[in-house]
Amino acid sequence: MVVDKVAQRRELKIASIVEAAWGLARERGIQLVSLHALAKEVGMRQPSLYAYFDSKNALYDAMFAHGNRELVARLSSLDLPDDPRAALKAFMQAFAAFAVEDPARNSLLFRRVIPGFEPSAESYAVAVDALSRAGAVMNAAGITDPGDVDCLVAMVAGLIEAQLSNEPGGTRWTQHLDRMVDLLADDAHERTSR
Amino acid sequence: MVVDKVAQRRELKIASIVEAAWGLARERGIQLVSLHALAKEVGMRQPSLYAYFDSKNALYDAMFAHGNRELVARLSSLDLPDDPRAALKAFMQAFAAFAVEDPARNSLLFRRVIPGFEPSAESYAVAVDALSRAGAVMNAAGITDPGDVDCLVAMVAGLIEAQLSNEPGGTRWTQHLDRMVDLLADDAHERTSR
DNA sequence: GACTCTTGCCTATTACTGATAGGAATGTCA
DNA sequence: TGACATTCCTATCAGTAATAGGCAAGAGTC
Repeated sequence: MVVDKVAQRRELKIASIVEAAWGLARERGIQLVSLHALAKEVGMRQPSLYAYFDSKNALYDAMFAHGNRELVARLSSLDLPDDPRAALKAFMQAFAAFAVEDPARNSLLFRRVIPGFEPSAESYAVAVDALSRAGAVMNAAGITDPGDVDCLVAMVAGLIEAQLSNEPGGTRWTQHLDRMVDLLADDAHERTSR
Repeated sequence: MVVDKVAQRRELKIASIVEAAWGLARERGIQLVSLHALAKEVGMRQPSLYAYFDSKNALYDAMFAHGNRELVARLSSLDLPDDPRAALKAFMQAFAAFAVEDPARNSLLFRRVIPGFEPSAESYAVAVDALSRAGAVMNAAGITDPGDVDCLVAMVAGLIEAQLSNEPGGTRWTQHLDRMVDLLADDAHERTSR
């Protein structure tokens, strides 16, 4: 493993480029990240970036994976309450807060705004990891029917979308989240106990 | 009004260009509509389009208004049942069907995928017209609290998003829509009657 | 220490994007 | 017929992602 010294330096370089790319994305929007601006940011010329990424979509893929690793880390570090319903609420609040706090990241991870971009299998696996955690918390709270899961996911996604497109300081979306969890969990409980 | 003959011909030309632009958008996605391809489609060179639209965003604005007029027409032509709850369900079903049947149109009208594009005041007014109809139907069904309205809108938007990003033939999203209307309307009724 | 040889970055160039400048032709109206 | 506005053109520019090919610095081997 002596050869890895050069490989490791390369990995660090790639990480710093992805970091700079996220900085640009936060400044000007994820769609407006240009390789020229990114190269300037990291002290290179635009074509030199192709030594690290085969295409612009490959850069987006690295950013996608990076963002999803952040999400997994955030969800893993949660200290959820014992009550399953309360845990689900806290989990969804954390998820929504993660999405709302960085619109550029939200666009790349959860909306499909880059025309040709499809995450690679490896990057997609990281995203699936995050989503499976959400599934576990929902199941624990009694939301097991696939239709119910879909509904709750749609509800949360819709609220996040609304929060991001509305003027700041709008409706109390954190309360809405809790209400939606209650509505669906109550309904699911009622249906299964009958 | 004799001078209008030329103006009317111009309006027809603009309409045909917008029509062709929507055709391209359906083929390759709303973000990938290029003025060069559009000009070729209508038998012009790319710079000639600037005789009709000041910028590409002006073209998007005309497309936005056109799409919203389609939406208003669709919603106006609905023959809703008398029962307010059933009417709300039918209305939401029609709205969702409109959104799902044309992903490109959905992207321009309801998602924000064109970086610099903000609809003009006139075009926005058409969109507000459509949304106000939705508000009226919701109010009639007993969903009057602004928070409830926001929640229902978020639910429907989330389901549309899920339907569009999922593999075709997935979950029964039309049933989900009815269930969400019931859930929220029942809850609203329960709260106001107590 | 001199030899390859890979890696990292460069300049130059291509095709395509939206946008502007300016000219030629067409048709309208006084 | 003459003035004018409309319509479309060619030519051009700056910015985008992407490719080709070259140059130099560092690593490993003899």
